Amino acid sequence: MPPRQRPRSSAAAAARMEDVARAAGVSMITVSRALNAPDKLAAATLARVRAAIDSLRYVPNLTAGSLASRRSRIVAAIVPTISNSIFSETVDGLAQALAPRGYQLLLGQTHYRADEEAALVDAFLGRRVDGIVLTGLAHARGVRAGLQRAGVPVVETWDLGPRPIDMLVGFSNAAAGEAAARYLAGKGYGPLGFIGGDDDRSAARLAGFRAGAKACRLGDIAVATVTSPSTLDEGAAALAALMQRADPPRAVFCTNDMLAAGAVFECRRRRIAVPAKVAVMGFADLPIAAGMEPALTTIQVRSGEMGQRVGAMLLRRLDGLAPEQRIVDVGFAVVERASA
Amino acid sequence: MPPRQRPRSSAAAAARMEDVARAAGVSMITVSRALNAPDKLAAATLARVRAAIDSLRYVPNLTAGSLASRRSRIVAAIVPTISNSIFSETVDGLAQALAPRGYQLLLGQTHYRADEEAALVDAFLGRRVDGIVLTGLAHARGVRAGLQRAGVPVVETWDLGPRPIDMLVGFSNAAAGEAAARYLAGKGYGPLGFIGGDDDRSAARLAGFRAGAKACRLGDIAVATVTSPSTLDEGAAALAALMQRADPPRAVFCTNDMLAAGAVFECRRRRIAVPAKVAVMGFADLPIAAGMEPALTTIQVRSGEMGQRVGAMLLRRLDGLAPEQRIVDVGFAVVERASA
DNA sequence: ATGAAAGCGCTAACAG
DNA sequence: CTGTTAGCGCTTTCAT
Repeated sequence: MPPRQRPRSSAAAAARMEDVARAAGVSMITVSRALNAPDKLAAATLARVRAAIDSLRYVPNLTAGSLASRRSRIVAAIVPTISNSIFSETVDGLAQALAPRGYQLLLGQTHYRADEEAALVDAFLGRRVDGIVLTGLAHARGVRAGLQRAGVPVVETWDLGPRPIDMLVGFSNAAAGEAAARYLAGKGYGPLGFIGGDDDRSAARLAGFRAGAKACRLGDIAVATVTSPSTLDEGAAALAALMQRADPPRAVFCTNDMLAAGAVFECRRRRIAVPAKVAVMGFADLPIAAGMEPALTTIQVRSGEMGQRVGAMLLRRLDGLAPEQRIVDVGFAVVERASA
Repeated sequence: MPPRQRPRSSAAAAARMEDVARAAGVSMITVSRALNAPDKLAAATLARVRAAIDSLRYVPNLTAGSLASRRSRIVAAIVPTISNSIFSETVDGLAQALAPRGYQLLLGQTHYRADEEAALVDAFLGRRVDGIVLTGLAHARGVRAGLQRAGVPVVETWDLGPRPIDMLVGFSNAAAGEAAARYLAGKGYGPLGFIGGDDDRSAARLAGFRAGAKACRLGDIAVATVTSPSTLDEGAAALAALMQRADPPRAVFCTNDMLAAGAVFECRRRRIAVPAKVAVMGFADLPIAAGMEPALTTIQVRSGEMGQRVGAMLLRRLDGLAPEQRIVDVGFAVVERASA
């Protein structure tokens, strides 16, 4: 069994740490320290090593480093889809928090499917990522146990619940739905309609919305379910469907501003005045909510900030510190504008 | 120097491949094959190994695998920001193309800064990613050489040029700008205005727009530059600035539909009829373009498809096949709607 | 402040 | 179809 030999004299194999060490007249560990803990070296040594690194164009192999140190400096984020800007802003916030500390982001999309989430979690655990960020609290069976067994720091986001896998940064979707119902009822609107997806967070908002309506003595909710919960088209189609009914709603709560904007645009096409004839309320407070005409009454959740707090929480943990709190409720706020 | 010993009898260290091999009564390489090339094993052996894997809850360490095999199964994507949905759709498309083959996506954001791009490229080269996707053709010095020296497959996107680092999937921003000018001139509009960022792709669109205007014998372009090229607010502010001028433009081309939508909304606030008084043209054909009122005339670029083609191209290369073509022009199209 | 040796956990290469 | 051996390139641990 001849040893696997690197192609001697062939196309100039990339320099390894050993090559740098030899060139600088030091041991490998000194090169390692020059890279990872430069202040532990004498200035002169450091300079010599750096010169060798430059002249050999040495690019340290972080994979080897990760294997030896058992730290990957990679955090995985799993979201339903980044095409929905509420999640892309969370990812952006997370990236912003992690980047200064040299952590990179591995991205996974579930497309709202629990089995895809489970597969991604397995893959990421295999890569020994230093932390995992999950969207929502509903996971396939085994995910929770696998994550806890691995002992990897986990942050769940975008919802609130009593028993997080590890850490949690979110807000109550049920309470947000209820607040929407109470707001619309308070404005004297009724009957009420709902346009949303069928993922667990939308379901929580709907449940809260129903509870709120009931508490305000408003009857049944007219529900229209959409497949992709963040598209103008589906919002428009759903509004059309609701208007078809014998008892069309006087006000509609949409679980995403995009759906709401689509509903408003559809109203305009049908010459239905908003909010005079039909009031429309959104969710998320995306830029379009404030920008469009009429401006959208909506529920504000600070997605970007949520990502940043997730990042900060993770960093604390990765520094070996205990979390200040395992559960953070970032809350939400009803933003009153023109559409409802 | 006593060998580094793993904590015997302590908290049940995670199973390694060796443990699985012993439990199944096979060698490590057989376990490896059960994972990576199951059809090279006898059915009975495979079953035995799988049973051992399950009972030990073995999670293969992909970092070790990457180091040994020199393939990470990770592709890095570097975009200006994923908060701009034109890029998040490209990333989404790329992820969709790569996921079925088990490749994961490492995400980097440059915030439109060449030095951040260079830092990300270095970091990703250090991780020995299997491929790198870049946005645009303007890179910091050294990036091109470093990438070529590393020999990693690279795909540049979102623009067209004669000398890509390696592969390229994009379209001509200059031609798109020129097409916009010709379209507006053809409609009889003039003088012309421009709202856009100051990154190189926006600059290319502006250069093309100017050339087109000149060819149509339209005079100078009124230019308003924005910092974040995909926000309603900045579009609104830029439109306001253009209207302040002694010679306000009769038609405005915006390098992003979000800017254009913001401009249109601002017009509505100012009771400026669109397109009767001012015509507005966008870029990208985001969902909002077709959905809003008036619907936005714009230049369509299929961002998601671009990502998918990038992914396909990369996969071919990673399979060791020669690319069908190194440069792919996905083109663009003027979409006429109501706003211009 | 610097170094020597021993792995980290896996796969490549070839043999049988 | 399965096994043996030798690394992949770095960091850890203790020593000086």
